[in-house]
Amino acid sequence: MSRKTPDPMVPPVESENDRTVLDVIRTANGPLAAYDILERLRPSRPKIAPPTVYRALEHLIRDGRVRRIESLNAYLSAGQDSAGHSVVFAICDDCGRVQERHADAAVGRLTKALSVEGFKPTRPVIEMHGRCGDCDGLHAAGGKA
Amino acid sequence: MSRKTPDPMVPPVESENDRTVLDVIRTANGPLAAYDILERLRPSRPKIAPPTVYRALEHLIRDGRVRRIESLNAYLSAGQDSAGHSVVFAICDDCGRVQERHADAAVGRLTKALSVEGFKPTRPVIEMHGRCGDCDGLHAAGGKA
DNA sequence: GTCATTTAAGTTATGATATAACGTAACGCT
DNA sequence: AGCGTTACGTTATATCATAACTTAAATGAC
Repeated sequence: MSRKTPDPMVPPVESENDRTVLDVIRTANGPLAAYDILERLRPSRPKIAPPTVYRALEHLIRDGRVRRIESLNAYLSAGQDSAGHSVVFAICDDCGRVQERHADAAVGRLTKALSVEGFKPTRPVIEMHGRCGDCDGLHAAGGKA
Repeated sequence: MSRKTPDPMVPPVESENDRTVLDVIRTANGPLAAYDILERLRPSRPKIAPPTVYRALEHLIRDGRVRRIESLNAYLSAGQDSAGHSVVFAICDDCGRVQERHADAAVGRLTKALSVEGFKPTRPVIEMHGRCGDCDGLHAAGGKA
């Protein structure tokens, strides 16, 4: 009853749901927890439930449009040139900002090193916590030296 | 009343609690979730509660005796020669076994690469999912090629 | 000794993250 | 139409983690 009639000439490659969730993630300034996404969708969709969000995240991650940050249990829009690359996240534990960088070389070496023992790598998780330049500049005197 | 009288010549560097939790983790064949640890302690300590386990884990991780695997939300006894090193976990998604390996070189390079942007790395999270040699040997025909 | 301070542990409750299970709707196929 | 597939809504619950308060032990000052 609430299902939208699709345009027969333009089969959707992703659902309304997925697009809405992706919009929320892209609009955010940083990583969002799944329930943050849920909250931001509630105004327009009061009855939305967790599985709806988690399913969208599953699709978006599978398609490389969103990344999950394991050590934050949070989700971030994939970078512009992120597709097909392994990445490392530089996570500022002070302000919460996250930078995504390519890490193909690092992952390549790890993959090679682990492969000699018969292990077959499939999914790297490469994250670095620390302090971003801004925060380190502001707080270095008090917090560190 | 239930407090143990300490031997004055042997001041405990870690609490009874911490030792018990560490024993459980060492006895396990693989990574344990916090509530797995809780369950294994219940027979001997029916009233134990989550914060007790989490506090022990905090101490044990701080002291380098236990490692947390972020992408599994689970805890593993630190390897023999693990102290002071960065490590990578090779996680078999088929059988659940985890191998710890040194990753100082990889972390060194990542640290250097991220540092040039002003970021100050403090805590690497390096994990690799995949399939261990045993599982890959057993299932390669059916599951992969 | 005893009082004050600090640190750790017990205890209760709840917060935060994630998924199982079941039902229904849409769609493509024959 | 009947079937298989996929997605989504809905309810409920599983799983992971910590806040807040209480109790108790250890230490140091006097």
